[in-house]
Amino acid sequence: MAFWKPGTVAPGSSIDRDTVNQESAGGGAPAVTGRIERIAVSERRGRLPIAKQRDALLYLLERHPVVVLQSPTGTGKSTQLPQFLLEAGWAKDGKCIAVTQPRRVAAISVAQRVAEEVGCILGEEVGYSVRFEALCTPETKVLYLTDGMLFREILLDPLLSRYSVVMVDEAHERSSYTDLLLGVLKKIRRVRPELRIVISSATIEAQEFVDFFNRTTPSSSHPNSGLKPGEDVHAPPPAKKSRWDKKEKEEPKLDEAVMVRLEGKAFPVEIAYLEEPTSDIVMKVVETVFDIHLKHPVGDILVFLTGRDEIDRCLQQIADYQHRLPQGAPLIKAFPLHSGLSTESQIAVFEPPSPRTRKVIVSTNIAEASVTIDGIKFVVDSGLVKLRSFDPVTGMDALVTTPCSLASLAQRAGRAGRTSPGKCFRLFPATALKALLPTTPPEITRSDISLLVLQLKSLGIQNILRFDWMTSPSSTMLERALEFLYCLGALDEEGKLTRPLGVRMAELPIDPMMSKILLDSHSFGCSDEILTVAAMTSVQNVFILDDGDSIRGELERRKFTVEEGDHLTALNAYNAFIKHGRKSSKWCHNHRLNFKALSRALSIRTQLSKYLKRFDIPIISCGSDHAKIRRCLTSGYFRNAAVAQPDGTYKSVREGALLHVHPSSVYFTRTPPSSFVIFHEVIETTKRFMREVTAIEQDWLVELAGHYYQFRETKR
DNA sequence: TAGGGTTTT
Repeated sequence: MAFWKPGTVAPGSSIDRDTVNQESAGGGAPAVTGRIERIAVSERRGRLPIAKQRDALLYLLERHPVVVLQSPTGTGKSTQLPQFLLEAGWAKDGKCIAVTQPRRVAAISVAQRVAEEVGCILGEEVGYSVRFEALCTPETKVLYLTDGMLFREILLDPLLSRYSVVMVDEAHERSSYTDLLLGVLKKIRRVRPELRIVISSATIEAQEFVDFFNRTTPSSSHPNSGLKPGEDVHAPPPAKKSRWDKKEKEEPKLDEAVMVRLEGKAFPVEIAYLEEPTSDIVMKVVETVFDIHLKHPVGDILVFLTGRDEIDRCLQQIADYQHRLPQGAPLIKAFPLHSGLSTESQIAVFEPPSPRTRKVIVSTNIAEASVTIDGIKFVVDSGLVKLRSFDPVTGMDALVTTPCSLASLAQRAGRAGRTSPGKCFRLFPATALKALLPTTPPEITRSDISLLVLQLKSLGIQNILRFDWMTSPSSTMLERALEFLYCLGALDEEGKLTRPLGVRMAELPIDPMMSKILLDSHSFGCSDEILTVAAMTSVQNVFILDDGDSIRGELERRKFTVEEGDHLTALNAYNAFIKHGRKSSKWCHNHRLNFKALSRALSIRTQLSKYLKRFDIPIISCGSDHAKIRRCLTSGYFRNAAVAQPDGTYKSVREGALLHVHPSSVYFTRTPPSSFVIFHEVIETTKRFMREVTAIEQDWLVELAGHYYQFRETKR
């Protein structure tokens, strides 16, 4: 989520949840700072909590291969520790210190900040590397990168031999790539004992990382092992014993990984709870917001709700309620914040309010970690979040409103204490806490892991079931991924990568179904078009839905509509963008298209076309013969096939599951030209919705995917 | 018939 262009800092936001001062973090490539600024930098660095522990940290890293930093926000760990390491000589002899971040924006802006403190030009001694954007040289000594980017580098250099230290920052977020990285780093350690690993994690989760590096045998899920016995009021479900647990006893080498606690700089946040649960969360939010507004004179309010619909209703009710305020009372200016907004609407959140006006930001989970807004004094927390989960049996995703974990609640409350003492109003009774999980289940246990499995295979890790996962995906999840990759032709009967298909699929940064389609697309005579379709299906929110004018948006979208379905409609929109709007965000705005998303699709398409060239796959256009594209899509999306029912609903071909067309599909308002369709994915919210739907012929399914349905039959 | 939490290669 980029709210600002790289090279600038968003107004009122901060980079690292650490100390950032606006003047010095501001735009452009930093020049070499003068002597006076250098002194100021060194004083500011010296005041950070981590400065006191500099020598202790360096000593521990000499002695221990793995150091876990348990650190609340505001310690300066992301900016300072890499500098300590640099000063202590860990980047001598051409070696480099890598620091991973789960998000692009963080990798870029922290690198900027550190380059400035070090007094170098960004991209030289200190640099960054994220997809489509890198500013570094082979001589770079401190490199900030996304965790996905470092994982990709392992595919090229399996021992990460150019790095002396790898610091995994924000590890508690447990992104899938962070988890993969941890497993592989532990493996690399055995071959490269001199490699140093630093894991930085928020408070609750830190012990889990120590345990992970100190255990000698892989073990299955320990989702909640971060609690000390005395704190364990929320008993976790018993960890499942995996088959290898029974064979071998754990023998922890206790000095492998050590933990260091760092003091934060956060201000205290007082927490308040409701006495009774509420049945109308939006109304309770509005009441609480106005209660704060009338009782407390200053300070902005951050509200956490679950989704766009709730946020819009909340804003509407705040506007209604505002009319009832006593005359002369200060006003409220409320802003929505979620990922579907246009860039302009997102930036509005950072602007200071007019005098005598209080800012209220009504946000999804995006404000929990991805976006930091300064000046928040009050947090109003619904205690709920929408979490995605993947069902390996049906192959479908669900997006379900769930109570937050305790870690999540703590993180949200902390948003009120960044600049002064704050207060957090949790809109549920305190008694509900004991039913909550300590931490959110890692992403890797809730997602389709086919691509990750493919990439691990490509690293030469043959036995995926015995990989040392920090938290193992369920065996159903693993088995399904293996079975599906076999059906796609990426794995052979022994589970080895096929050549060249499987090897190439592991390299491509797109969904395995789509990568199979792309790699075969020349034989269908439409690789040019499939490149675009693949790029378009890997970006979200191409059609803008915000600003309340949904009818206009709908009318604009219909201008691109193609009868054959959503994939070809996306192709159409992309081609129009290239023709008219590539350099004009105005053209996009007029047609309710997301300029940023389409520009990203362009970058992805360019990247994918480079892969095709390297694989010697010719880029051929099918012209106006769109049936070729639909046939080609069928060859990879065969698992996702459905057939229309007389009542307008669909049944999946594979299991006969009831499916609905998502309202964003062109087939929501018109009937497809044939009764069979393929779709990109199913998301279950209020119903099971098919997204990105394209009409196909039944014969194609038999011709191009007969093997899959036969395979499924014989297994039963 | 009426809807999408967030992130990444």
